[in-house]
Amino acid sequence: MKFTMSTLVLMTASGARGQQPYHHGDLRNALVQAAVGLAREGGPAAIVLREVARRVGVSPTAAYRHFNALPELIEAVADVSGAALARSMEAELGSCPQTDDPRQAAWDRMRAVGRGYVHFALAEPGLFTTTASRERRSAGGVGSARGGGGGERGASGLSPWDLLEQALDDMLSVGMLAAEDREAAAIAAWAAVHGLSYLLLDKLAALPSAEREAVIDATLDLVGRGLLVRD
Amino acid sequence: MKFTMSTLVLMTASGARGQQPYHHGDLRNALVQAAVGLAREGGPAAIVLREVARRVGVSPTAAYRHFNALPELIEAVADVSGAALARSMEAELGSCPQTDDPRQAAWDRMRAVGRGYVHFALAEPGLFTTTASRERRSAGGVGSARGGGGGERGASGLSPWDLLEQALDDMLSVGMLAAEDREAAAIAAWAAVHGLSYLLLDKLAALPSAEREAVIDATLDLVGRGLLVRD
DNA sequence: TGTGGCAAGTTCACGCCGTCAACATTTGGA
DNA sequence: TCCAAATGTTGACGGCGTGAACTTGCCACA
Repeated sequence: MKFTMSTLVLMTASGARGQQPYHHGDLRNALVQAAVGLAREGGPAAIVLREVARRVGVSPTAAYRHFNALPELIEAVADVSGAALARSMEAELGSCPQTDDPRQAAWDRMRAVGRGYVHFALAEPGLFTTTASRERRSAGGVGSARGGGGGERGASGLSPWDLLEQALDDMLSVGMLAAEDREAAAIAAWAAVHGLSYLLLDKLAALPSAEREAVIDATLDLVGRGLLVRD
Repeated sequence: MKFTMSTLVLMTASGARGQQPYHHGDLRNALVQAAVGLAREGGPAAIVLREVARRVGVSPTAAYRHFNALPELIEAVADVSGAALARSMEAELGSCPQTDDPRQAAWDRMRAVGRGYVHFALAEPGLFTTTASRERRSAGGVGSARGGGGGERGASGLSPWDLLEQALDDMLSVGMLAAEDREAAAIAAWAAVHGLSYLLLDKLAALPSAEREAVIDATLDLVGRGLLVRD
């Protein structure tokens, strides 16, 4: 799974540009795009307002017509990144092996969600850490987490968290997951993929990519096994 | 589990102070202490060199006699924080319920390690995020992760990662964990507690602490169940 | 017992950052 | 047509990390 720049541009860039001076026409999106570029290279800390303005060819303070302050711009980048994460999960869901066994299908989808999450983290660490750092900035507990920020939805209109819950619902409906475990399972599954992403990005960064896939599969298996209804 | 400032001071502060001018006597530790204070309040990003110097009562550039640059000071704070994390895990291990059943004991110790990790993250989010961000800065794969940075060991001389591996060894030796799952189990367990910590800190920050404990226990149970040897 | 060198402080300066206030330019609607 | 709002610019401020050059005090050695 690779995320080309065009993939990201698709969702925000629009509107034809005229000449150059004064009225840009679509400055807000241009700023977000430039900021996304910086975030890809160095995570949220690399989003430097003056550099963003420089890349767009505009004065630094022009950004203040569209964002109250830098964190707001970073937030916008986090939304874009969250949406890209959701699309990564959706993509992996789309390439799920076909099967007639509904239990196997539910299991496959669960793993696909996890793989999409981890793969995005590995493919776009800068964007991943930007979305991941998003929650720490804004308040709002489970509720806001459920719905997603608003801009972080994938093509299906679902946030990463929604996609996870949907996969759990699948498992629930085919009797693989105990109803009383649903809540804890959502948290455990999210924690596992999120933590695994950080582990692979940080402590296991040197791992060859073949081994990496094995680690991902093994971890998803182990954790998934814990979620299954007790026999 | 609470971590008082004195707990943290214990390990770095030392050496009596003379008068004030020019030769401080123990400036390096004083700087680290002040930086720890800032990190506690606002995480690694809150460690501002000039403010650290201000708090110690020294000129900003004095720090450069002891650290090549700011990241090196942050690294030192991360070491202190990692050691505090290890001590939190050790403390929880120490208050493990006594039992004659070795399997139950291994299980309890495994859960204690996880609780110590998560509880530290909740009690000291600033220090936790400082250690957690540590690995992303320095290179070095699994090897360095195994050993720990050097300064991030607890009272027992073990790093957080060491403590986790030790708990897994306990489970292995009483036949609760399949030998071929050891590697994956370590990763899965770490990922789970790390991810859970972030979830509780970020998305579930609003959760009442009573519910929080329930979530922690439920998650550790679910994940732990997945590690167990198949019957 | 000097004394000289070196470690550990200081001051000053530079360029970068985010942000504010005041000003300039475009544009769209009465 | 014209004016008000929206959008961009300039200039300035304080704060940041850091480098260079200077100063102070301690200790090892003659």
